Amino acid sequence: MEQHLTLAAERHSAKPRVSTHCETLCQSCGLRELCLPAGLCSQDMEQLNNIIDRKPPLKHGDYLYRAGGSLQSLYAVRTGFLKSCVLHDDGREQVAGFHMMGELLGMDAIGSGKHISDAIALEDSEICEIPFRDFEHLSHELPTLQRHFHRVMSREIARDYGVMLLLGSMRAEERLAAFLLNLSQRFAARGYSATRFILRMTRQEIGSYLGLKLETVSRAFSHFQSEGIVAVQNKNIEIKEPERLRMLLGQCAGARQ
Amino acid sequence: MEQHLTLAAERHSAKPRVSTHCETLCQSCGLRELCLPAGLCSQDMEQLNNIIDRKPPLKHGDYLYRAGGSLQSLYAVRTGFLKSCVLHDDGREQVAGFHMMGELLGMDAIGSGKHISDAIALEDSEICEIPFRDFEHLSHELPTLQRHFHRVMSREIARDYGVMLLLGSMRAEERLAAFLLNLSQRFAARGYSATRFILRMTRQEIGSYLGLKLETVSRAFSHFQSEGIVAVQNKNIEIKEPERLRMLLGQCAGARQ
DNA sequence: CGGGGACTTGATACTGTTCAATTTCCGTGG
DNA sequence: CCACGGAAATTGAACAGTATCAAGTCCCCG
Repeated sequence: MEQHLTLAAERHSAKPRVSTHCETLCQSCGLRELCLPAGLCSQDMEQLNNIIDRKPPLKHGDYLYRAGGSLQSLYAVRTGFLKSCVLHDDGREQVAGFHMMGELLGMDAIGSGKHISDAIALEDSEICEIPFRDFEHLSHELPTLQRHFHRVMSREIARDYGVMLLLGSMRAEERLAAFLLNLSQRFAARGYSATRFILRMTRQEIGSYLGLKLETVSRAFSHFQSEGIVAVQNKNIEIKEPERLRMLLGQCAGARQ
Repeated sequence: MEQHLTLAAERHSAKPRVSTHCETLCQSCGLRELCLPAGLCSQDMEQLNNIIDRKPPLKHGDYLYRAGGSLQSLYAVRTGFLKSCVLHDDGREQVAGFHMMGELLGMDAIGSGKHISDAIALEDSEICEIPFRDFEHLSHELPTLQRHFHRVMSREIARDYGVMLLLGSMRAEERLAAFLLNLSQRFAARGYSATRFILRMTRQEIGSYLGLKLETVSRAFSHFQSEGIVAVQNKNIEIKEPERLRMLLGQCAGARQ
């Protein structure tokens, strides 16, 4: 396997790379149908593969990019987990999203040429770096890639609208329910359990994302647990009654607007 | 002028249109440097102009599109003012954005093929409709347009991050200050006064956008007025001390996170 | 001129924050 | 391997900021 990968890299790459860290081709990547290559034929996928740079893994706490840094590349998460944060002048930070395998980061910078958010690894993470200029050229040659890229950006906009709905009109426990269900879906889409998973982020980071204080998040977890809806043991989550989580969203006895 | 426009339309349009409503070419549109045509040479702009459909104006309250409706076109605001809203199952609505001249709507639908938000006119508005399939083909032929389109989508993502910051970590008066400053900038960028403008939306809609109740918005306005920061007379706003509004954002005595 | 929606303002209630004290977890070094 | 120390998480009590409810005014449209 490793041999095959090395051969392929040497065959196709303009600048043959030394494969010090685990290297995977788009063609053989388990995430290809979730990630950028979705829908590409094998030749096109090979072309995309050739512009991608697979960097040594990020360690927990490492920055993938920083707010203010200029746009060099887009980044696809191959393994691991990251957060992106927007910073306020006065130091307050807002987590704008959590990112898992198959998701694309860095699109915030295309507009101005500079990132407006930090991207930070929440655990050791492997990243596929996609130099933006190369990507622009390639996507111009591959309409399928182009179209898919538009869909990915649009989905990010749609996701953001969902977060606004959450932040603007849900109460604390609804927010946490929505958050857990969202994670659950995304894990399921990647072939992991929809009901048991590990939170890679702290209560503080969850709180920042949900517009709540960490204590409030903790209390909401405790309440869900006491109701038997989820089993929480620190970062280990088991959703015991997904239906009741969904109900918390749907009905919302105390609707606010 | 009108004569020139009609001639141009007949020369270039595959299906010559009857010009019942005010028609403007991208080439002669005052918004061309803010809107999609930004950066295009005149021939390219003409090509873009030719795929654009200028519909009869929307009336106050009309829907431009509805959540669930399938993606047909993107829409550029030529005159007027619109809001987009995300709806919750239980009827709660969250205003996700306000849109003024030169801004592009409908990008939420590219990902799934269906709109996830409603777009509703807050006053009579003229819209340039850009059939999405035609636009995809044209942008493939015009790399400048392509690149600009990416920038526009990215800016929408960046804007959304800003809204998350607002909803997730600002208190009521900060939110209103941020909102007023944002409107002020956008009016200024369009050649209008940065300090005097008319709010096209109700207190309720402002509140929904800011994650507040209309009463809270009203109280915040009253407070700003009593401080002499802004003069409010119903929908008429005059920002008297922009610096103090900016300070409300920057320092934030009662910083929350 | 009349009517209804939009807005303002006040009093009260409640959700979530703040502050503080423990407890638990986890990585580090002995 | 275990003990230690610091960060993360839980829990409680008091407080603050908004929401809610309610009354009344203003403004605009017909």
